[in-house]
Amino acid sequence: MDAQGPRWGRLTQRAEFQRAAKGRRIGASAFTLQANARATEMRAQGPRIGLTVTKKTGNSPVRNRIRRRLREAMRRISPRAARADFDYVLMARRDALTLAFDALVADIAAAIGRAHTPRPARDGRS
RNA sequence: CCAGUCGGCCGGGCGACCGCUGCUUCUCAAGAGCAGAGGAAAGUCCGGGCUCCACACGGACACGGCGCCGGAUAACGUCCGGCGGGGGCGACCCCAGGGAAAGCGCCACAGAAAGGAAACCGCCUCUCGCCUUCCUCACGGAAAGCUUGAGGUAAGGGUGAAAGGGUGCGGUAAGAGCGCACCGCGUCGGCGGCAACGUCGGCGGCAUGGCAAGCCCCGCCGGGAGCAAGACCGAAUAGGAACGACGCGCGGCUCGCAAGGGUGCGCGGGGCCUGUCCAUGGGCCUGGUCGUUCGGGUAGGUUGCUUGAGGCGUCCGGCGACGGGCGUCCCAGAGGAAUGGUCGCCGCGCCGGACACUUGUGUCCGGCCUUACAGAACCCGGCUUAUAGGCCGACUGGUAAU
RNA sequence: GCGCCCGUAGCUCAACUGGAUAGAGUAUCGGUCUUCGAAACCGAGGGUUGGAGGUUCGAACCCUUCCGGGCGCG
Repeated sequence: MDAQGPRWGRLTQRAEFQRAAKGRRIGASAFTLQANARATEMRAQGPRIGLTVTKKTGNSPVRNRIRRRLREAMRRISPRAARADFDYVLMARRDALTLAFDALVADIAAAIGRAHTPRPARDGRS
């Protein structure tokens, strides 16, 4: 595949997750996507992604499996589809364990596309 | 074949493509090769290794844990083999199982009495009095009942979880270990056993109720913290130390006739640490301002980090836990945390349908799950808990056939 | 990685440190009162004491283990 292409950066710090949570929020059956632009000095370092799987979702094997499915799905989506100055956070729901993998990839790609509209879709082009 | 007991094991397999982490090869890059979750990785309930800190040796106290005996082990609260008690027809299973004649405490309600015995209803003897019947002419006497007082008794009734050995016979006014037999208990001795204990005999003659997962006593064990331990490298900012200058709570030394100066040399005092004490102690720190220099630590990085009380095979010793010899292998090392994603075939299971046939099983088709419990975080030994389904071995009780 | 605490009616709390029917308030239901409701009064139901096992004659209480929740330190 496009192994030479740009790669997703990763969010690791708690503050980065909290900043992303202040941005747009798109829900889907398997997850909730949060996206927000970074601070100016960190601009244009490529898009970054963070995963959140809470303990409410399930026990450790369940959480691991969800995290791995989401990470593999993100690998299928080119970072070129995202904005280089944005951070994205995927908060998993329990459906992320059972949803068909192709549908999961499509949902995430669609959610990333919707996250770039500046305001919640009041103008008709959802 | 049915029912059951015990022990051990597996807990999906093969393949394709695309990925992740580590190691090796390689001058680098790229590429290639190899490896990559568990029996519980879990809970964190115990025991260790390892690391740092503390401690002169030690003793006592306090606190915590453990508790039949012997063994295994680095150690254990684990395991093995016994003993004792309890359960089961049996294979077998369960037991925190030291001490209650060191002391304190508790034993509600009920009951007379709940712990150095006592005596409610009773039973028995004697006795004051009353009354009835009988004998007698009468005095008086006999028997039965009620009753006063004194005494004996614990068999029976009744309460309770538990009533100061149990059962039986004798004995007695009635009774009682009062006597005897057996059982139980205690004690002494013999024998067997390393021991727990067992067994036999003698003696005692009931003394020693239960609770120590109540306090406690006895014996044994335990210094504290934990890989975010610890080691190395090491920004910014703040703080620290050394040196120099200015300088001082007291004392000392020294210069000076004196005023005063020099010297941080000593001490008091204060603070902190070692659980407390014996205990005196021991260790460390201790004034301010300015200047110069230095090193420690924080963020971050590297390391600790996987070769270990290691796995497998085999032989020997041991009833066994286990130990020893030899051979062979290297078998996850992440770091907000890799071990994955999508498929194909097979296997297992579940659900539905059809057919065959004796309940039930077999065959075929379709669908679901591609499986239960569950994810390494320094490493081992255990314990406990969770676990769909399946396999193997030994044994017990039935049933049938031979 | 350590350490500590708590679980009792739907909810908030008791139960004298082992003693018998686990008790209050509130909520729920029924009745009285009222034209109706509220308040008040009367009555009723509601508990595997988080689960399991053990010690004891007897356990909410003691012990072991599991489950759930909360807190503190690094």
